[in-house]
Amino acid sequence: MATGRRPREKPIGRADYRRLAAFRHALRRFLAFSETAARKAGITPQQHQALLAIKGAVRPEAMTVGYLAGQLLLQPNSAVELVDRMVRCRLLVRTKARTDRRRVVLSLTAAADKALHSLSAAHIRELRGSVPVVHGLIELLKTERPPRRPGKLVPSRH
Amino acid sequence: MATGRRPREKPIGRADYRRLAAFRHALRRFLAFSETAARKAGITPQQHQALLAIKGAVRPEAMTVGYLAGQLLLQPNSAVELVDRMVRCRLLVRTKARTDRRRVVLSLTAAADKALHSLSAAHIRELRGSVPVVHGLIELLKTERPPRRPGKLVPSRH
DNA sequence: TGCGACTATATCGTGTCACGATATAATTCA
DNA sequence: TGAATTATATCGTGACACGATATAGTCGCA
Repeated sequence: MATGRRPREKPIGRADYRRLAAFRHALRRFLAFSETAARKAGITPQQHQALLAIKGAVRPEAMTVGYLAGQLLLQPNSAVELVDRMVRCRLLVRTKARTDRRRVVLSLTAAADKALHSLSAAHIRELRGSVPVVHGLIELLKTERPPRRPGKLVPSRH
Repeated sequence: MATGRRPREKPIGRADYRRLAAFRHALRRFLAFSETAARKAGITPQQHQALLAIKGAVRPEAMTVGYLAGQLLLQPNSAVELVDRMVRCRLLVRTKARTDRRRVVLSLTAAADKALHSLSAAHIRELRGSVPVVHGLIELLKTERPPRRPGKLVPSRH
């Protein structure tokens, strides 16, 4: 009978490294596609992420700077700066919340809405083309048992 | 009979935006996990990517700066700078190739190998925990037919 | 009602990193 | 051999997220 507990030592072979590397490469490809698409639409990738996070929120009409920071895994001050740039580019409108006037509610301009719509269509097409990659990832995951759960979040650079 | 050709107009509803946003959020979570793990191991995320790209290459012993740039979707000069930093941190060793002395062959130091091993184990665990997310992505992809293939690569910031 | 603790957003200076333009070294081939 | 090509390296620039900190608004409670 196997002792079972604490896999402690998990041998990682060439094939494992290869699969991990291939997965990361696929991720980079997708992110590069997304970045190129966003820039073609005249916005930065971060701005695209922000637009999507707002439009795709459960209550987009209640999106604040702080909540956006949480969605994008940014520090609040970084989200402020991102919103600054987006307001400057006429992508977002800031509105003071009525009930709590510390809060600023964000909403997309018509131009931003249009850009996001076209970007989203392109991304859905791209993702459909990535189905084989996703299956490859599942292959990677299938190589052993599935025992664990995720860890923490929000990295800090310094 | 439906005219079929050219879906041209593809309506994107709230649910689509929500799913796309959720997918991107999951991606950010994974990348944030990866970044935190790398920094805990004392290296930057880019350095981790580079180590994995080298170790996971089909012929790791033949990895050059230019090939690494291709794998990481970086410009060659950016790859040089990344390698500079990694050599400075004792993660990589540069070796002039014998046959073509323009080329520089890269190899991991023992310390880098150890760090990558532990990081890879952590990433495999994390990915196993992400199986539900992957299934969510597949749900997103299933909402319509799968007709297309990917586009171009390597974005330029300017 | 007034004050202190708390929260949301904003400001500022800093560091990292990828980039474009360009330079140098090594190879190939006419 | 010398011109064209390829691989790597150097340098100055710009974008962006960060930490530290400041300001505005809200809430609890005496």
